Amino acid sequence: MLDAERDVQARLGDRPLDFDSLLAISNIYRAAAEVRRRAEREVLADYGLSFGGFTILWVLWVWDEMETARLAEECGLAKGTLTGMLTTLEKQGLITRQRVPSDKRRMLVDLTPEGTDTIDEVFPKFNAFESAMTNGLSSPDKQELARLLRLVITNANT
Amino acid sequence: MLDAERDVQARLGDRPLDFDSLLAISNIYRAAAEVRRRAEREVLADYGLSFGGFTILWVLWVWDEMETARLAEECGLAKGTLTGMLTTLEKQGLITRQRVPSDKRRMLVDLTPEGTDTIDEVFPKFNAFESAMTNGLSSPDKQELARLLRLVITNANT
DNA sequence: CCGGAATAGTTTGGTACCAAACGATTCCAA
DNA sequence: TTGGAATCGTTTGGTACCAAACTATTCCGG
Repeated sequence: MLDAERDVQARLGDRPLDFDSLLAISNIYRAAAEVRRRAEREVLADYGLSFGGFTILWVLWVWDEMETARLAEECGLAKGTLTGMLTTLEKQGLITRQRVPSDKRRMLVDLTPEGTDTIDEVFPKFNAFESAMTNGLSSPDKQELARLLRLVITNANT
Repeated sequence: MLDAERDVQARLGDRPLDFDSLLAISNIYRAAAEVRRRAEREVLADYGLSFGGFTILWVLWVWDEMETARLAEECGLAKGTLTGMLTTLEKQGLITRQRVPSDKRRMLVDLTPEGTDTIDEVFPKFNAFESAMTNGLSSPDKQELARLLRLVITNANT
């Protein structure tokens, strides 16, 4: 990796280079993409779920029915994106949408029984997959990884 | 976060739950998405570049001309995806493609002078953005973050 | 009340991204 | 030397994803 650093620094002349930050950030992206691809192929494909679709089901499973706006926030998705994905999940019979009677702008999303069955079955497999992806990391390692990432997330949100 | 853990564990009954791995992996994904979105909005949009497009330019800048297959590997993209993105970058006048004369299956990709100028200008801004995203992390923190992520990447690739 | 501002979700237009199928080229073994 | 296997990039078909514009509803100040 130091080869690359030398090459990059050479291109930059005497402009500064923060290589530690570069490696930290680029590895976040790389890790996310690889993990996502593998999860979709090895765990989620059998259930016709995308990574995002799984996340939606999982959030609903943990927190019960939820309004679209909050669901988008919890899943880290733009609200327009969520609309499309909810339509997909609805077609699959995994979730329902219903207007809030007292405020017809709002929409309440909930799992159907089929949705609950699905996440019931998928989640343990997904969690085992997560364990496999963190093989070689001790429990404190994982906690430290999560902590450092939360700092990055905070920075990205301010 | 412990609320969620209790709720999830309740849903699982006495099935095992690896919450450390769950938090580590889910934060990778969340951090990647937030960082990507912000980079595209605040740094790359001015140059008409996507996150992936920037990565391609950067890899070519550091390693010079490269064949498509290796470029896809370096960028962590499927080769079909790369074809489309190279077409975009080619239209923007930032890269060129030429067949390898000795093996007409292969394609050599390189930066144009405009591409070089662009990445020359964008990279320092991007690196400053990376620094900002790792604000609050010490240098050893960043190195530790990169190390832990590399372990995850290795797991995802085996 | 009533009309403009705020808010919730959807639509629109566009790129990015993947896996799998496909052509073109090269390699190799009989 | 020749025909099948391997390899490279592209095409295809489909979802995910974003930002911005739009629609419907609610809220609020006069």
